Amino acid sequence: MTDSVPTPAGVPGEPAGYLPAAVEAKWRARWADRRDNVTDIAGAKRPFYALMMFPYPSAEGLHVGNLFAFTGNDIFARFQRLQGYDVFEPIGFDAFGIHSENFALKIGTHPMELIPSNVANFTRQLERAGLMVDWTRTVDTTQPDYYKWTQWVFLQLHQRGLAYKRKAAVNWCPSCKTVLANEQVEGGTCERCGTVVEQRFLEQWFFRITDYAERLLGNLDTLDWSNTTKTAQRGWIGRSEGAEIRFRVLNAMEDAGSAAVHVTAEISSGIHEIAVFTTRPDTIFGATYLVLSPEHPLLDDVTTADQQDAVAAYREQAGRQDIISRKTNKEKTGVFTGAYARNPATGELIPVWCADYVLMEYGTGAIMAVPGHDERDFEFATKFALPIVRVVAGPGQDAHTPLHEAYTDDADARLCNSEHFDGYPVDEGKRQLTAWLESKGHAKAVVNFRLHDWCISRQRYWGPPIPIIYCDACGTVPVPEKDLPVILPNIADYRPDDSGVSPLARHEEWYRVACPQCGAKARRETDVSDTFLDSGWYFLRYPSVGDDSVPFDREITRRWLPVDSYIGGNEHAVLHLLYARFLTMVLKDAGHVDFDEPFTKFRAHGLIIRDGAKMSKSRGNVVNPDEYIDKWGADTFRTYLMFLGPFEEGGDFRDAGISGVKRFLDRLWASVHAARAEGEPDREVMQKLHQTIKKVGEDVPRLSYNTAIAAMMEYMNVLRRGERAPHRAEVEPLVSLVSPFAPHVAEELWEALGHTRSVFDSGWPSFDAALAGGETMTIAVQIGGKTRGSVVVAKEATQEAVLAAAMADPSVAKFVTGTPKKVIYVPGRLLSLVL
RNA sequence: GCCGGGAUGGCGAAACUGGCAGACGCAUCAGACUCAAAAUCUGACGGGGUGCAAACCCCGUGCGGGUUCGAUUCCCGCUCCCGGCACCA
Repeated sequence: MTDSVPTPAGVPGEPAGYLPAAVEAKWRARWADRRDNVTDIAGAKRPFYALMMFPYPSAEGLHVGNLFAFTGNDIFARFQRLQGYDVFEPIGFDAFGIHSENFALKIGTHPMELIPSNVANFTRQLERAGLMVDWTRTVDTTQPDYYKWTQWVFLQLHQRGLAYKRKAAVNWCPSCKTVLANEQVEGGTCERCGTVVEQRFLEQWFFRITDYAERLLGNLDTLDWSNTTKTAQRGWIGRSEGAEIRFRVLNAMEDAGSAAVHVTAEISSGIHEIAVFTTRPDTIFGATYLVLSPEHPLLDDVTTADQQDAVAAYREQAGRQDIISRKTNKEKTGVFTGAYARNPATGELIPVWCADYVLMEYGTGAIMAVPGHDERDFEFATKFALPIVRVVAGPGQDAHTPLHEAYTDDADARLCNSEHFDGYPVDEGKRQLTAWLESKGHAKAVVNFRLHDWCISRQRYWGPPIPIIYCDACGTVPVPEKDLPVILPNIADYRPDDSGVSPLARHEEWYRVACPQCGAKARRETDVSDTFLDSGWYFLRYPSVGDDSVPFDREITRRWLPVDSYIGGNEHAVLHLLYARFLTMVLKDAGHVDFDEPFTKFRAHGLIIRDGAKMSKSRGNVVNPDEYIDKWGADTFRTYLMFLGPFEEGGDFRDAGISGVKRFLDRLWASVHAARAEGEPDREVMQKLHQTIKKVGEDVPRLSYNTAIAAMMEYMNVLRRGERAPHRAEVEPLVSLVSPFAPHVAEELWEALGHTRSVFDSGWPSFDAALAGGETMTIAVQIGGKTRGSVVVAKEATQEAVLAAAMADPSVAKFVTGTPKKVIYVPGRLLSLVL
């Protein structure tokens, strides 16, 4: 890899030359000595909280993707400081989790040894990148002084009834003997060993995020976030309006008149009702069968004796499959339960089936199948020869138009085969039918969310123990706040085993504990919590780091939060950002903070790719930032990363482009050293300077860093045209403009210009709007829509004057054959003549 | 399948609300400086054509239509690439 890093041109060693390594070392030391980047948290007058998503400190070291994101945040943070804000730019480490644990297992180093050395390496790499980070307030989620408060957050939820335990399915790899997260299962097999993954049911802790679904959705409208992120969250929350309809499962009395149906003694012994959720109550007349999920609690109760074996076998087979492949497998399977239910609209008896295409986690775990108007139901009905009835007709169709596939287009469609509801448009039909069924006591209008409660249990070692104690007498007892933190013990055998419980469960000396309520022998919860809980509140901790008496200080939090600007990857668009919002809402309801939303503004950065592909070790296209910083300097590397493409879209990392950025900084260096103080600055150059100040000042807050850099380069070309010696007044403001991008060299040049204060405490240059605007304007001239020339006119020229000037231009006039039919004038831009 | 994002020179990319397409940078070519090279500076640089030349003309923003005096930008219909979700009733 080392050989592939291009080397800067030029001869280092010339006395006046720019030597990044020396400059950068000098300024890093100076910043540390002067405590330039330590924010006055208590005394700040204009606080500005510039947050970036904290990294997971991998053993491989800092990734360019991390650096790209951090640099983007740092530039905006430094820019805000130049605008006079007291900027707080903290960083920390999200070091718990299965990722670290698996890596530790692989190389045979205990995570408690591994993580501190990774953190040290990351810190070294981050420091040399020249970030304006306040190193006095970092956070490490694996340290007891941090996770003490993560456990406190858990207790807050527990107190409010928002944490509960229930059995739930997890992916289990029988070879790795571990629970896998959904993203670790690829096509039904374990991503690491390829073994087929199974489903296991384990007791797990959940947070009731679904209680907050409506609020999480509604608040989105008020947030200044990247639209892609808001859209992703809306989709994830997945609100849908519909109806819950109850179907009565046939009993003996009702069945008496229905000779075609064979009814067993078992089913006639009780009356069951199956509730289904549907967004299409208008299609109830087309509901020709019901489907229960294999996990549905009423499945056994409704199944007839002669179908018990078949249903049991089917359920077992469905359960054996892992969660992912069950969802991915498109081929429909199912089994008849033997039972029938009455369609409350038609009064007809319809069969009740069991199939795994119905998921227990959504709605009621049961559906009414309308094969005429749902693709999945159509496929199933076709396969099992169930009746298909048309109840919606589109334009040009009627009740008898045959259905060759499910008809799902609602627009301009009307109900049919639905008795007196025939003719209603779909929307109206939904309302009417829901009201009708409601009046008969069969249904109610409901809102459903696809968002599920948040499972926070991990049957692993490397995480904060969940602060719960089980006592035979008192039941589930939360660890009292005064006993926090529940320390994660340093154990040698942290490898997961076949039991499906956390390795901590093998350590009696740890889990045996006295009940905090009655003092009797009790045992600790051995699950640890999800890393998303660690990262769900870290932004609250940063400003209060150092105060170990509270998770976050009230006054400080009031002053610094919510976060003014948050930058991070869109891979966390849903989970992390949603969980952080949820926890903030809970903490607000608990009276700990006084805002609902933690991040006022969020921008997702793009992805850095290389040679058109995502960087990965297997492709061998990973960029090691250290090598580039060694060769080119941090300033060049930072600026180059920002120059390769739009920050919010990312870009293609190519070695070739970096020399252009270095050349720009070399020219800046040379310009400062060549600057003269005597004489007057050039008017044209000054005009370009003011235009550049304006442009950079507009581009940076929009995170349009690539165009800001291009504008500065453009100014450089004007400034040094023909090797002219620049005037000091032409150069000095440029140093300020460059400083957020290339902070070390800017400081060095600022000092060379005779300043003793940091460039970052010297303010942002202002521009003269009149000068930037200029006295003349160039108007493009079009004849019949084609550009035929341009004229330069005075700023205040009227349409007539512009037209006259255009006609006076021979290159324009030769196309004008008569009097133009129409003249379009866009002031300041263009004149268009239609002949 | 669904939801996002995208496609512009040899390459990375600009173009703010529909108004001179290709700013800026890389690569390439030519020139200056040099014994020479590097560095630096200057110029050319989407394709095709007319002209000795200064100049000028035509085509061109993934593909096919449309709206408009004017479309990279708006509308309709596609193709391909990237990211996310994935039987959510």
